[in-house]
Amino acid sequence: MPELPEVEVVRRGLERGVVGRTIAKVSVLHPRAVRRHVTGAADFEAALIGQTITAARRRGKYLWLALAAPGDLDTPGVPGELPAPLRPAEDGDALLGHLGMSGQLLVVPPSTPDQTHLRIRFTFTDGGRELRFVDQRTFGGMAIVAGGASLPDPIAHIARDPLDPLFDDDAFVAGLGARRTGLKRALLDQRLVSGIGNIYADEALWAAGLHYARGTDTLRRSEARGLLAEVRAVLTAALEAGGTSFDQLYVSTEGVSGLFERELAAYGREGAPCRRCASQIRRDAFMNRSSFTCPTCQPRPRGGRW
DNA sequence: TAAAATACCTGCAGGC
DNA sequence: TGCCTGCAGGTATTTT
Repeated sequence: MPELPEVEVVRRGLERGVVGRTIAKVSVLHPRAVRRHVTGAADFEAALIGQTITAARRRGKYLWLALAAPGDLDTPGVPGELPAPLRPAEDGDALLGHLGMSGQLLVVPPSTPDQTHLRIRFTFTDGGRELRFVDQRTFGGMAIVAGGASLPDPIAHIARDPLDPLFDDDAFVAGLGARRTGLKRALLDQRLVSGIGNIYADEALWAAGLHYARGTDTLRRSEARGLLAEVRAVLTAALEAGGTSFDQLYVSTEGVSGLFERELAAYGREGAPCRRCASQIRRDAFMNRSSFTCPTCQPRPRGGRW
């Protein structure tokens, strides 16, 4: 399940693999993959031809490739060479993508056999490696939107993530305290803090010794700051490990799995001993998904509302 | 207005 | 072997 560390690994792969290249052809093989592109698959395919990718950016779990149309680069490149510097003359369009639960963005040689769930294929004018969007469960998708150099309009509501240098710790603590909900619901709300999904929410709450149903309005400021520190720690460690490939649905642009699954302390460890106190990790159904906690380290709040 | 519930979607595991 | 059910869960939409 791609969360912040996995998406950042993919972004870095795109930076290496497709930035500076010009799109020659796009093939949409499953219309659902471009359902958020309001003018349809045919327009999606046509609009990208000739566009040069100038940057690979990320906000939370969203990725986008900044685009420059022919003539938009302030220093047009020599044919056959990369345009340099890659600086569009104005804020151009963006190819916005979300991996959903099972999406993969692969940069592979054209001779690579089609993946079973290949949804979109991008080929480039240099004839080199293709970009492929592969997605088993089709929760992910791509669209062409405005705002490539800044922040695409459709994701203006997504908050910064805790690894963003401009993330505002004080605003997060204040925002958490102002809510009337449970801790995990708040951590999963991308308008408050982005990049956290089910796995890293459970890991951070375990590390902080807090139960997912604890009311956000009962948290002391020091506890909120401690939780934020644990969120940062787990995201950083996961990023260094190349992400978590819990069910093999997440891989990098080179098709490599992450290694953080080995380091998980709570998520997916039902019945296993807690790494702190040896109590058995328990699994609860919560928000139509699973939550994993240590019953000793993370006691359920009395009279918990969430 | 905020919070909670629901829909979307496919592959897989397990039970019968 | 084949069918059915439950589960995985991020986001947008709908309901409360």
